[in-house]
Amino acid sequence: MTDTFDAGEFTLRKVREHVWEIPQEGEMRVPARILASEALLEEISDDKTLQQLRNTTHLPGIHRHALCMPDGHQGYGFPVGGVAGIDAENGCISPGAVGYDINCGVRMMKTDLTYDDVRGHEEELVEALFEAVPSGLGGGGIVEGGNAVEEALERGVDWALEEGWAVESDLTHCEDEGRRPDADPSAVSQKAKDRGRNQVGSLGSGNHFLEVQRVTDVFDGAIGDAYGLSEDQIVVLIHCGSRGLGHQVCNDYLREIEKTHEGLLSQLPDRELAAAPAGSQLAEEYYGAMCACINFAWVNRQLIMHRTREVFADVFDRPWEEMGMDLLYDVAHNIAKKEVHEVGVDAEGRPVADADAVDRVERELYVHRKGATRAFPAGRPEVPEAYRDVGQPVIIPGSMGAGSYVLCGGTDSMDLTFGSTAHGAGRLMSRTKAKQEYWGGDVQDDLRTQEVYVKAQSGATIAEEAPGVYKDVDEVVRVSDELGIGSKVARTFPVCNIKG
DNA sequence: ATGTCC
Repeated sequence: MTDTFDAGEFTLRKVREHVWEIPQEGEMRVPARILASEALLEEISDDKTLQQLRNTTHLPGIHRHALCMPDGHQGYGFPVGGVAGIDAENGCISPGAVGYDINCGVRMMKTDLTYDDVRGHEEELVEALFEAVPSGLGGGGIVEGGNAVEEALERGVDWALEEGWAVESDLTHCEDEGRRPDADPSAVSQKAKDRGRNQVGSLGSGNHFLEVQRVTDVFDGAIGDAYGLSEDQIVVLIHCGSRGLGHQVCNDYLREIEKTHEGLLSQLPDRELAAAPAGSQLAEEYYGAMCACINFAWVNRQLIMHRTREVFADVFDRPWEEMGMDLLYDVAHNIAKKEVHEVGVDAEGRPVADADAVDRVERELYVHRKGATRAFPAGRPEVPEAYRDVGQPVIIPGSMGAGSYVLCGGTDSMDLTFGSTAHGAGRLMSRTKAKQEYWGGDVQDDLRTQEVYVKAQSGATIAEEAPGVYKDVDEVVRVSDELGIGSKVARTFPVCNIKG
């Protein structure tokens, strides 16, 4: 009768198309849900993703259900692609459910150029971008010295604007206008600040990149117009985070929380889920430090974007102000944020699964999104004014061989996913496996036959990021679109890509 | 992801 999916240790119950549930049992406080097609489930069930998702339901104060997005895979304690809405008054906050790379995210900058304008300049452009934008492991940033780190942590893109690295419209087209007011730089250790010292304005390594792309398809003309996207247009995608600084902050607080909140930790099935109880000093400090890292990462992407404008001005021999180089949007996909959501509660007002709720109330939650993107629909006050009538842009990077998507926050995201959707294609194989399967130079040559120009600090990075190591981004986006959590607006394909 | 192990 009931549709099920056999995922080894787990038998998933089909709630409806693309919605699968691990029923609540034992110490689980709520059920867990995976949003995926059967094809994507086959890939998810190979690793520890489902165990980690179930473990998440043990966190005190978790509301409704723990969620895994269609691109989910195993992470540190909590799946990449995981979403958990946890009570901000009676629950907890968990650094492992935010991720090591705090405010890892993506921004897209538009241009007025078309693909024809760029044809023949790809080699020059990729070389110039590679030269101008610091990348790779370790040091070297666009801005070094002074108190750039402290300013970035405290004031975010406001500081970049003051320093001439931004224009006003960059702020109005960034989440929170590029500044988290809850940031507390004093909660960031000296060691973390020192690691960030020479990384302000740097891409980093791994899956981080800067890509010049062309828009190949616009699926929704009206929203495409609202976003200013059209076919053959050149856009720039920047994917990076808070570098060693955010990594250090995550590590610092995991260790502190493990020491201080041993009692809570002993109730959890995995040490990697270590969490600070809401209202505790460490919860406040971690939240303040994390918000400061969010500001740092926004400044990081802002500086890289502004430097890209200067490179385009140089290569195309025109002032960048005349090339329509405006920020479309910047999305954070590793973050925990206080947001108000409608949730079900029992007779005592405690969090419960929807099926057991006797009332629905608005609560302030720490919405943990790790490898998941906020996807708020039209009307939410957090959506910038420019997009409030249509819904926020959601940027989903795919791979160098498949391209990327722009979606629009879907009307069903508030009901289904605490206003969230996927963040990328999701890895299919480990970095180690990728280096056995591919050689960087060959991948580069293959991509060149598709008119994609790639340049990296290390050939190993190209191998690790070969198109074949990623899931089918079309399938991930199809599921998001059909669920109504993030709807297809446009698709892009790479022209030039630089990476660490 | 990450001064790819303090």
